[in-house]
Amino acid sequence: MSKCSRKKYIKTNLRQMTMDTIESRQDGSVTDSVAENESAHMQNQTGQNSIPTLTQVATIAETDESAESEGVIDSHKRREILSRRPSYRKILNELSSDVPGVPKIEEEKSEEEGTPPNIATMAVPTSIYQTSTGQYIAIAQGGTIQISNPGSDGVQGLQALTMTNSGAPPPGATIVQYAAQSADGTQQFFVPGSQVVVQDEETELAPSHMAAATGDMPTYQIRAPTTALPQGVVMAASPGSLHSPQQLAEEATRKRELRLMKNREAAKECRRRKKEYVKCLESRVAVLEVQNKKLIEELETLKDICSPKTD
DNA sequence: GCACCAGATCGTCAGGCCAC
DNA sequence: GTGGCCTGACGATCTGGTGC
Repeated sequence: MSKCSRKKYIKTNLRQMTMDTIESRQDGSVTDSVAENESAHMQNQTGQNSIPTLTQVATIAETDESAESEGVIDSHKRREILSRRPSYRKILNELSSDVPGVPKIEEEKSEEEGTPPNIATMAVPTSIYQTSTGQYIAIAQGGTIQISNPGSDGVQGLQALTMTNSGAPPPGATIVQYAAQSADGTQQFFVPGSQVVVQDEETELAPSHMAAATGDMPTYQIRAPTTALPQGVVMAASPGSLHSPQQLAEEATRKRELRLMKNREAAKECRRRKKEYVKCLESRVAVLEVQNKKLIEELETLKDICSPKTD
């Protein structure tokens, strides 16, 4: 292990120990009566989750120290112990369900959640384009596309469809899913980059350009406005149409990109939750310390009152 | 200004957990 | 059993502080 990585390894463990120490303080290291109630409660909460005890953490720390001297790390054992920690969201939410004042970590909400499907998203469109048929297209935040018919008074003329660029398509390709079925043939609308999206006939689909499998949907091509040649293909192909090794490789790459992207987001979210969790524990420690101090003072006062003065 | 360091942040991998 | 999610670990990179 390099100097830098070893340093970070130790640092990481120190942080882990700090966190676990805070938990352990809440678990049972405080000794006054109220704190004992607290600790009993916390043991109920955390004990069943098999969070490593202070002893375990100390053992880990000792292991780390010896490993530092010998260059041998029992990482598997350490990982085994630490990996039993449940998610921060779960821990904090379990805490908050029984302890008032402990904030909950919110479940992930989609951006569209809780907003009226048409009106709210229309209020702050990111981009507005006009189609060749005179319809207006608003690309709202979150990728929702809304189509407004000319002459319609706003909301009533809107159709919603979803733009799925998030699926890590091959470079250069843009995927558009148009959920609404158009009554007649070709529809066009403009997209950024001075291109035109043209509704394609099913038989014209070039399989080598397939980038996504999204079921039975109308397919579209992006074309430069001045030419009839496809510049890049926007499509929604039916599943199971990937055959050649190249397509399989592309599909595998796409899946990998998607997985990495999801994991990237998950890691971000996890770190955010961890911060929130640590913050919550720190504030809780502060509250308990104040509480403890007050109780000690109260105890001293009562002692003074009850004990006979020996003058 | 430059080099160095420490801390923070990020992306990725690996492995556990859990719902299905 | 499997796929998806969560999270620790690791390496890379960024950033701010400090000494020269």
